[in-house]
Amino acid sequence: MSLREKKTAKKKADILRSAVEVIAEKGYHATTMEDIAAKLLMTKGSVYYYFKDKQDLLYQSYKMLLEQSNKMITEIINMNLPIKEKLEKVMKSHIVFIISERSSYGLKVKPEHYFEGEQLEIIFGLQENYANSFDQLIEEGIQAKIFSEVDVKIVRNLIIGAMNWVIQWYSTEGKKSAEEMAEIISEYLMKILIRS
Amino acid sequence: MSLREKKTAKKKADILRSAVEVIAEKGYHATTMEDIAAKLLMTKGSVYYYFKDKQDLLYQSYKMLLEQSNKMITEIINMNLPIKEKLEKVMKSHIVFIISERSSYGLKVKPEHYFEGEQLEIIFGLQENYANSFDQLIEEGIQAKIFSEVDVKIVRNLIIGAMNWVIQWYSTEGKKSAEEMAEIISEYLMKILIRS
Amino acid sequence: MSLREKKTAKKKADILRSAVEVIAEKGYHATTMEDIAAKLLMTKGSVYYYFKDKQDLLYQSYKMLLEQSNKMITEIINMNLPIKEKLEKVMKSHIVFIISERSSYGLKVKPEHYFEGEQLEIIFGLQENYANSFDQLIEEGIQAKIFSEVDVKIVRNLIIGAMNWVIQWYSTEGKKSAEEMAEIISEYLMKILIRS
Amino acid sequence: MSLREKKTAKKKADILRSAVEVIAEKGYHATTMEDIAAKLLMTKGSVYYYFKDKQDLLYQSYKMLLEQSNKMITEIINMNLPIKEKLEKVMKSHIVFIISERSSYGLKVKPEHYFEGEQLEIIFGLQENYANSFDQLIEEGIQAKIFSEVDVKIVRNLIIGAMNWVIQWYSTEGKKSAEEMAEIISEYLMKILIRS
DNA sequence: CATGAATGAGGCTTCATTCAT
DNA sequence: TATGAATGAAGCCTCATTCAT
Repeated sequence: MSLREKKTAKKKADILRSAVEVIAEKGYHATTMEDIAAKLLMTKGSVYYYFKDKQDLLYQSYKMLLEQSNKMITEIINMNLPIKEKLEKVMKSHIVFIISERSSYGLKVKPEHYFEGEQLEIIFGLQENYANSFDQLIEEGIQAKIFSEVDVKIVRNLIIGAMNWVIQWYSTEGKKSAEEMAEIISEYLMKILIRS
Repeated sequence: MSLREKKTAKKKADILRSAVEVIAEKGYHATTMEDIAAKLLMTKGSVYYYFKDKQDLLYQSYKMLLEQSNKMITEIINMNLPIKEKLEKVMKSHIVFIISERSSYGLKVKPEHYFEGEQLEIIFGLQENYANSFDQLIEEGIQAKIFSEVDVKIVRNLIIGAMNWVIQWYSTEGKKSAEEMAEIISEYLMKILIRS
Repeated sequence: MSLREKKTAKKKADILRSAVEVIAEKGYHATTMEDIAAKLLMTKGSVYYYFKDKQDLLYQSYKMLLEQSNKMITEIINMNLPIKEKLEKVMKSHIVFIISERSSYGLKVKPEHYFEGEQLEIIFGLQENYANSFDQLIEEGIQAKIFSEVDVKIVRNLIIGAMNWVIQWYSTEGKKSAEEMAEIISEYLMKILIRS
Repeated sequence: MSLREKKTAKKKADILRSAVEVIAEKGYHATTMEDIAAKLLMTKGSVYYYFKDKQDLLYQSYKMLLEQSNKMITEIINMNLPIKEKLEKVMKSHIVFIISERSSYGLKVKPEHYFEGEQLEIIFGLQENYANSFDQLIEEGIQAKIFSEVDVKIVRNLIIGAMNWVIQWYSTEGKKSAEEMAEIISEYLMKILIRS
């Protein structure tokens, strides 16, 4: 990658990060290209040099978020840890990620409304991959007789829902840090799974 | 209330219900007045006969949802039932309500972004009331030594989050009815609270 | 005229008066049918029983004002008074009329923009009649060697302009009554005409 | 000021001038953004690039007119001329200005209906400044025993009213040029003041 | 590359007008 | 007669997008 390419890539990443933040805060439709550009002291026009259109920006932001989540969960799955600790680690990472990025917006949205064709397939694929990884961990725990025999998909959805909701109520001004909160939450959620 | 007044009230309620559905489906900003009106075979203009503006429509829809939720939870609280059953009943009602209204959108939104002044206070008040009622049930269970000694607010938020998320994944075309699903979910979520 | 017809006529007159007031205050386009009706505790719908449309209301109001002005000036012309006193009387009446009706709006407007065809001709006719009457008085004064030999049309326009403008600055809360103010103004304006 | 800034300033001025003309012709409410833009072969959208909204356009047009008037009257006041000639010059300039700009609409309007807050204060300030300058000239003439001892404010209002009214009746297609007409009018109006 | 400017489609809102009751 | 409701045209305004410089 040449210097120029690197610069371009960096700029693209900057814009994506800015977009993620603003869209997460205000929602896709309420966010204007102006908003995204202004945050980077750019003009609207410049953003169009790097991204085809607003929809493209949304797609790439969302994709980036999902890829990061998938990367994270894959790494943890491949660690050499007891299943319970693995799942806890995933939950904690998920929560900290949501809080730090102040988003998960991608996850709150019905992708069918925003994407179509190939884009939609890719997004679905990434979401499915994450869900499957999650399910895999739950199933592993069940087989190890550490988790009780729950309906995997339902429980996965409950846990993800509870976690994604955190952004609605967690305040960075409160007493607990994101890590502490993630610790507490994952412990509570684990109760749904642990055999009693 | 005269016949005419009743008709007007009904129409208003119809519009609110339509608005709730569409906004829940597409989000506030992506929803047009046209969408809301078309669903009722009305014209945009007519909607303005009943509601001041789009914002007013959002406010009244949201308020209606919250009031219904509060009514529901209050009724259950006043029933003569064991605490565990009360909380389960609340959860089941919450889930069935969300699925049937195809919304909870109100609940997924940061009210500060959409309301201000007196409206915001009223909305906050209603939300707080619901949260407090929920907390009250949890605390009662803790005192009765039936629930374990959790952080009430955090657990409440987790449970509500998990439930509100249902709309993201539950499909009315699946095998389970809303009631069955609510039954299963409340059982799982109860595990967070029950002493082991 | 039957009782019913009388009632109708009265109602029409009421509406016209209301319309005159509101339109004078806010201007034709800024005035809504609602405004006019509300002032009489009526509904918009009712107004349409008496007047074809908004334009008709404007036309008839304007016509009424002009007819009243013409009636007034004709009456004064036919009085047995010295010419100077006649013209003063006309000016005072004009001013008091404007202040009391809080209008003259008709007069501030270019009729070509609001009327066409027969309506426009009638309005022009009434305006012309008023102007001619005014001119007639001025000419009479000139012939009597009491007024100096001015360009009649120009002076008439200046005087009418100065008078119509009164509504812009006269405050009913000030010290002087409409009549006192009319007295003072007509004295000043007379100076344009009086031989020195 | 860079070239680009100059261009922008020019465009803004163009739009203001266009707005002044159309609003003077049809009135604020009857004027559409389309009208204003079309006159300059622009699209509505472009106008919004330069002005926040229609109200802003009105405010800035009106302000510009008043500022020009104030500049004019101040310059004349500072000239070294007999008081009578000064006042005549002011009147003639006022009239020519009104005719050439085809407006004075600003001056025919009650600012309270269109502006509020700071805008209203600024407009009132500019109007007051003009009125005060006018009064100052009249008072100077009175003290010099050249004008008779009139009520300054009333006479000022009469003169301004008579002048602003000119736009209602002066036709550019008539025999007299704007300058000639201004000459004649100022002579007539001066009679209100001159001692006899 | 970046930006100021321009555009046009689309959404919100108002309001004159109509009409069934 | 009177009115509550409904309608649709028209006007304001925003904003994604394009383009010349």
